[in-house]
Amino acid sequence: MPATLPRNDDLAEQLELLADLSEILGEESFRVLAYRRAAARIRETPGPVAELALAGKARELPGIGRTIEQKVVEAVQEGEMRALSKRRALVPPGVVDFLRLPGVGPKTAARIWTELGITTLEGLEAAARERRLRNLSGLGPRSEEKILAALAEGAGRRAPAEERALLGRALPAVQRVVEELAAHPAAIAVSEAGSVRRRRETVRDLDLVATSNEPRALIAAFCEAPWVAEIVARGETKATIVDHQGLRFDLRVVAPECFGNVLQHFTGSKEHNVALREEAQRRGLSISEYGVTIVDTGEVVTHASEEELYTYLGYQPIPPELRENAGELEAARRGELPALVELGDLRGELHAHSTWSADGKATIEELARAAKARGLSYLCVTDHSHYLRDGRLEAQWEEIESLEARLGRFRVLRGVEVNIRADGSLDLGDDVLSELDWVVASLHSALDRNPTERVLAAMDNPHVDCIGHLTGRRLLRRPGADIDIERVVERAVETGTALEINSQPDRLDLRDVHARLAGEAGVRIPVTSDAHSTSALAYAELGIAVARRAWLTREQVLNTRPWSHIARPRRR
DNA sequence: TCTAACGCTAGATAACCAACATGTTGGTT
Repeated sequence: MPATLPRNDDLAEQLELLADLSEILGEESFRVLAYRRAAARIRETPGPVAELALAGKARELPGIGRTIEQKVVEAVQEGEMRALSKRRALVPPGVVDFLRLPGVGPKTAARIWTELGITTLEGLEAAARERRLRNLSGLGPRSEEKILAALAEGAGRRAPAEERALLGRALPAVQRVVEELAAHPAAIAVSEAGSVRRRRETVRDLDLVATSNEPRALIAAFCEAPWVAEIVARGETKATIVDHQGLRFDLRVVAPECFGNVLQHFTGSKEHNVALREEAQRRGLSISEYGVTIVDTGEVVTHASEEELYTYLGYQPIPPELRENAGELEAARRGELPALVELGDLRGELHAHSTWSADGKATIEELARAAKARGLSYLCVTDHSHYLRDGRLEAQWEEIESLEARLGRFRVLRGVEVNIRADGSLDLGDDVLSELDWVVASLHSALDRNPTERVLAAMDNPHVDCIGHLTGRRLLRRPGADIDIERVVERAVETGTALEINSQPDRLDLRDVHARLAGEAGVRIPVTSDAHSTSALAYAELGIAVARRAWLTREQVLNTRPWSHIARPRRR
């Protein structure tokens, strides 16, 4: 058996390839569906599925049964699932790449291979150039052109990198557009929808749903707004535009009586909707974006709001952030949804950088006043440790002390963000750490060198209060350290160490599924901005979104408490 | 292939548009 277990994304890739090959071979579509669902489930599981499978526990995950669990075990023991090896031997390797070309699905890919004998992208390109593809019924000149254009852009060789935007960039843009459309006289109600409404960490298209008695006027206002750079599509009731930032907006205008149905449909997620509809099917109801059909009678019931729709179906209204088919439907059925934490619940900031850090843009006083203006009652200054050597830490404490008198009822706390070195040691000594109110320890470099062990070592230091941005990922740029989240959570509980949700738009680290795991285990979780300027304190909204996606309540988020309930006795 | 129901079997989300070509593909949640 190999020393290292395959990662969840390796397993998911094998299942996805198995699904593609099975589809090309014309196997049962539901088996293909099952492979794809299992792949998605494995990708979203925080702990190592390979380990679960070895223990016979992978089948406890929804969508994974005896057979797929066995395939995972094979992947562990033999490197590859047997079903996959078998099908790979049947289909030339290049044929799978055809699926990523526009206009080519499994049936067409199979026919290109079996009827034209083409098995590589190069061969396909030559055939398209020589106008031989059009000999295949179902393909014509347009298809040849599109395939050539896609090949010229390098499609097929790798899945095209989706153009995604950070939530931190998309959210303010969407909120602005919603506000603008809502103010239009033709608008009755306007709402964000889609993944941005669910507060996914990155988003692609930005969905909007509106009701109006004059759809045309609202569509016109949308398409002719000054911030629109390009109108991609414009119809009677829907339109797609791209703004000057390159963000793509979809607007749908519908009648008020079915606003709830449409909004629910377009908020998704797809997985949530599938599960919702499957369950409804069992009870004789058919759900679509147009309403709920009672199958026996054919009667269609519509809902003006999502609350009415969920209530009609027998659920508590489900907050958009939870709609990922991750247990929310079952909980809502039982009436056991958590009361999710809100931005207004935050009482203090536990991770912020001032001009004492080279990259900080605001003084401690500016940060403190901005935090106070946001309704907070304390701010912990956590500048980087390496800027605070040689007596500068003591100098900073003097500044904090002189400041407190001027700020009135607001506390500024002495903190630091220490670096966890490659060998797991911290870059400040215990003598200094023991003097501080709050110590954040973070990985900043050598993310591939034993990251889990280093984090565990940092947590074992009694002076460390919190681990900063656990994996060190930068969204859309680098994946972050491969941290064993379950071991870290376990140690965090044992040692009482907090794990922050860092709200920087490109971090959001802990990520949602990790934060949920930590929350369930009882870890103390602060939502922090990691601000380097006064305006960046507002990033807390993004961290709260992650916390909500992690099912966290106010009680589970540490800095919803006053400082007196957080502070640990210090040996001063 | 999974799940729920009950030992083998049924059902698997829904509905639209659009393109290219006359059904398949792709895109949307």
